[in-house]
Amino acid sequence: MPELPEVETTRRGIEPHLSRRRIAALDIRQPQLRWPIPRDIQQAVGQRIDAIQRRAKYLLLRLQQGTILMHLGMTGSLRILPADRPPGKHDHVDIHLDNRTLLRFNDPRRFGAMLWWTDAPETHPLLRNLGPEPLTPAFDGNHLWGRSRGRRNAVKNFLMDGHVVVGVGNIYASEALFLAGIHPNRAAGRIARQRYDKLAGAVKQILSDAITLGGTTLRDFTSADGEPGYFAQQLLVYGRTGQPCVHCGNTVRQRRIGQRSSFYCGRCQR
DNA sequence: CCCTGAACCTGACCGC
DNA sequence: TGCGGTCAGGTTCAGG
Repeated sequence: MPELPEVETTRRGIEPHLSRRRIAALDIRQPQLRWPIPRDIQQAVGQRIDAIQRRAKYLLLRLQQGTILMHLGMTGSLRILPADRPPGKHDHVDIHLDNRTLLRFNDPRRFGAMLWWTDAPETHPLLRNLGPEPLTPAFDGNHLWGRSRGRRNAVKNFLMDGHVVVGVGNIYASEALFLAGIHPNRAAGRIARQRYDKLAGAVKQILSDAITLGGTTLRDFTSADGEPGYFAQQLLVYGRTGQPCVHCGNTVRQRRIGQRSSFYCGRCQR
């Protein structure tokens, strides 16, 4: 479900409900996620939530002492609900707040994660070696160009590598490459500096536009209050196999690159 | 260091 | 109706 815009939409949705509240209880019905939820996460109970942050596709609940680190995987979602709402299928965790509400974590495929970390969040092994945030000045064409020298990997895989830049998933990678006119299968190391300027700009534009529209709802994504995202209507190539390219009318193609479906126009993208 | 493919898990859908 | 195969928004890990 979630790429960066969906995670950011979720963060913005839950923030006003969590900020400055205390955690009253943690109800863990299914601890077997991507990694088991650690027992010592119970240290969170009784603590006040000072901030809700995002790093890459991770959500960070910053408590007085310690951080709950969450990832939504492919199918995870978070909802704010009344405390007495009975849990349904795949509702694995409830974080009860001190005002008779709860934050509910649902994840059918259980690729998501909920972890506990007491040191500075940026020192966590999962966060330590991540690339820059795409919507900051640290990410630009020069960064992509420099990191790509000598790499024979397809540029789409390169762009989705979290050590290069975070937050660009399968949908937005296809979309950004289309906007930049770059073929997804082109070797990353064989793309000129100028074209990387364009690609970095396309990534920034596509992600910020998607955030503005509340993310992309393909099947089941909803924000924390249950609203779908409206960016799906803006998708130019993703999921449009066989339909005409919006620029040139050529047929949109689909092929597997690095285990993932990729969508592109063979005429506009070189 | 770079790259590839397997693995984790459930559910929807399609053809027979 | 059932069964097998394919696909799905992510990311780590092992191995070459």
